[in-house]
Amino acid sequence: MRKIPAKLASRLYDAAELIAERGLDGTKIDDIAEVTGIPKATIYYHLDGKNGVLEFLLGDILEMISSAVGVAVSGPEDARTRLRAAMLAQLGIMLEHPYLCRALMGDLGRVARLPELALAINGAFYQPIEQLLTEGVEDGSLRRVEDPSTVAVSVFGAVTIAGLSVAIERPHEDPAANADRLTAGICDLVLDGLTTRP
Amino acid sequence: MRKIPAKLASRLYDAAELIAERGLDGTKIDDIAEVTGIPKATIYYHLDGKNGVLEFLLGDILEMISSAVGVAVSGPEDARTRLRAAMLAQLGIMLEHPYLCRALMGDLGRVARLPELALAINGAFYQPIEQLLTEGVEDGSLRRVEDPSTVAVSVFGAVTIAGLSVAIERPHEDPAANADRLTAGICDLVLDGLTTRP
Amino acid sequence: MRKIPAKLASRLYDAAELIAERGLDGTKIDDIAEVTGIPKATIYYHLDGKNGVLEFLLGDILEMISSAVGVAVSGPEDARTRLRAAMLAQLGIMLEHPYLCRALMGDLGRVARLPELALAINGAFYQPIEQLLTEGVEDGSLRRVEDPSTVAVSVFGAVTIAGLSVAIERPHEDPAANADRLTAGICDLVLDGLTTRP
Amino acid sequence: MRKIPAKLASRLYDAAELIAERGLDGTKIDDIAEVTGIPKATIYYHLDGKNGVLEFLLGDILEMISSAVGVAVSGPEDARTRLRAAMLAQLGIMLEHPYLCRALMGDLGRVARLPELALAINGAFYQPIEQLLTEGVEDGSLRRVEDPSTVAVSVFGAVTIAGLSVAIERPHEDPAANADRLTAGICDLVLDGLTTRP
DNA sequence: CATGAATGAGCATTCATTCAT
DNA sequence: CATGAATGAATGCTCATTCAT
Repeated sequence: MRKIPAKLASRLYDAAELIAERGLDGTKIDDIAEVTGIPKATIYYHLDGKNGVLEFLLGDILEMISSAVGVAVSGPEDARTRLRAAMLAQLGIMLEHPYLCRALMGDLGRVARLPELALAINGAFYQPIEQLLTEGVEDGSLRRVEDPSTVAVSVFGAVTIAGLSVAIERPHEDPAANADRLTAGICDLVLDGLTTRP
Repeated sequence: MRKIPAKLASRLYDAAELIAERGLDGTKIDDIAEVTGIPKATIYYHLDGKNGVLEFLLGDILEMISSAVGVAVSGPEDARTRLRAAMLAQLGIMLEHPYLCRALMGDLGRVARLPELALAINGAFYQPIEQLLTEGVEDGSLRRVEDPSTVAVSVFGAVTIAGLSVAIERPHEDPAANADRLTAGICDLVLDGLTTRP
Repeated sequence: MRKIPAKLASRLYDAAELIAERGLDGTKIDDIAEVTGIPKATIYYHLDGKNGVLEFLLGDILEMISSAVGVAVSGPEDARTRLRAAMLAQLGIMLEHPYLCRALMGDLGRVARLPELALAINGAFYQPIEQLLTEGVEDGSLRRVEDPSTVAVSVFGAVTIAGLSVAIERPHEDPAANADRLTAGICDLVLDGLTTRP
Repeated sequence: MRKIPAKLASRLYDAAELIAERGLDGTKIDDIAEVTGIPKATIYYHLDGKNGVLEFLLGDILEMISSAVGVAVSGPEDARTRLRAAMLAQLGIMLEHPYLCRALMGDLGRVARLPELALAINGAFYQPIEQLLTEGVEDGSLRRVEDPSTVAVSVFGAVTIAGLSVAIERPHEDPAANADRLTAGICDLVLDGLTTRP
């Protein structure tokens, strides 16, 4: 599997919508060849079969998220501020690539079965949050919780599902604005909780 | 598609682990026939093909969740208390049926393509939460938020992904205990938020 | 295979149209059960499977033709007159039962593979003609031909295909009138030939 | 459905006997693959399934007949002579390809359901005869009949069934000789009629 | 007698993948 | 490098038939 020519790569993105809509198993290589205009055999020449296409597409978006979140996480601000920035980064990328995002989530099962991807997801989504929770306690910007790992998973779930839900329902709406809105809503929940206060 | 005989229905559950592990597309009808002991043709006699099996299984668990959550939601307590009860109920069922639960999530994309199931999921998971948020504001047990629907989705995501994560990683551990632990952790987050308080 | 109850037999005729339209292989027992209103298993109880249905239906019409033609053939008139009567008889029955007739011809291949039916067809259609040709030469009403068996087959073909063609194209038109018309046309050909005469 | 490579086309003919013997429904694609030596998937690559095989084979023979008859019909002789030539041409091709011919007739019902084939049959067999009848009246070589279309169908039936009958009973006998013999017999009937003459 | 329920055996079709050019 | 042509391997589904009631 050599390095993919840029032109081919860009065309490949056209397949994301297909995969998002039908799942990878529901998408034939012929379909991918048709929507991308790349001959079937050429896809095989450059990529490692159908899974290769998925891996390429998802690897790509995971890297994007991972690096955007990475930047947000490693800023100079307090952890609480960086947590918000990380959420915004993740949601921003998700909503910029709604179909990739749906493809990723829609085939969650398969993704879980590809160890490399599973690790990448973990690294891109989950770990930064967990890390920030810890750092927040240290720098005093976030309170200490009883069961940090459950809380981290929950935050991860809150962000991811909220993003996915918008990616499914309004794939074409202004990604940045939606990311802002979602981030605000989620922070409202995650930072302040729902309990009424005096 | 007639009413499924109880014996057959119970056998069908044995297919859930298979589907959870391999995805529906990765599971051959023959495999299902083999693990359940039901002849292939008999499956076809009672259910509408492979999708039918998934629909049956998921319809079943969704109903369980839906009704358990329904009970929790319609209790006499204040909304905040009932929100906790609802989460506990959902997590309880999820962890009692970890494989069904994984099958549900692993084929999320396909599930989204089955309109009936999509509605059922909505009704079972999401709506009760949304409703409680509203009621909580009314009875004063939960605070008013800026963007209730985003918050509702986030809460839903927090609960679901947390549950799923345990269902995947420790499918055989004491479901009730885990549900309790998760509920506590999530409530810690969702009710009180992460911000440090004076 | 016991004697078929009259009610069932009559219902069975409703299947002829189906078989005519789709061929026997294209017709499922379930289809037959549906159009006739007879439960599948009941059909099996009375008849010997799918072939049994065909055999019953075709056996029936062949007997009708055979006996009608038989009567015509054994009249007191000269062979030429009886030849015309035989054709009229065959065409009359064919057009009265256009769907059976099409079923018979449409599955000609299968019919040829069922020895009993092949014999019956021979007896019902072909032999009487051959016999009349011989008798006509004897009683002087028909001329002697070089190759009687080819002529007999041709006459048989002329009558059968002409009848079939009307059965296909106008299954619902007045059978008796059409039989008359066809007989006239065919006799015009078969008795007088196409050559111009002084 | 692309243009079929010559080699493959020629191999495909080996399937005709099979189909003639068992009918199309009684012939498995695997059987066809086996006798022709063409891998199943390759058949599907070039043809449209089982029906495609039949359509290809019959389309082929129909074209042969159609063109042979076409040549005969458009000769310079009088219509009566050309009618005989046309019959000879049709019978010649039929007897040269007895299995294709039987396949055609044995699945008459199915053929009637393939509109393209039905048209081709009409064009190859029936129309030329009808046309010659008209021309014969014009050039004085054939007499005028009361009901020309019935006569045309009958002539068509006489030729076709006579040819079919020989194709079934003696598939391997000298085709040309048989065609001659049949043509003579049929002309004896069709041109001169059976009536005794002074 | 009649039939709803169940199933064994069969098969057309699909599709990812390869490879000669 | 790129690809049209070819195919091996796999599998979902159908349907005639049986049988317990």
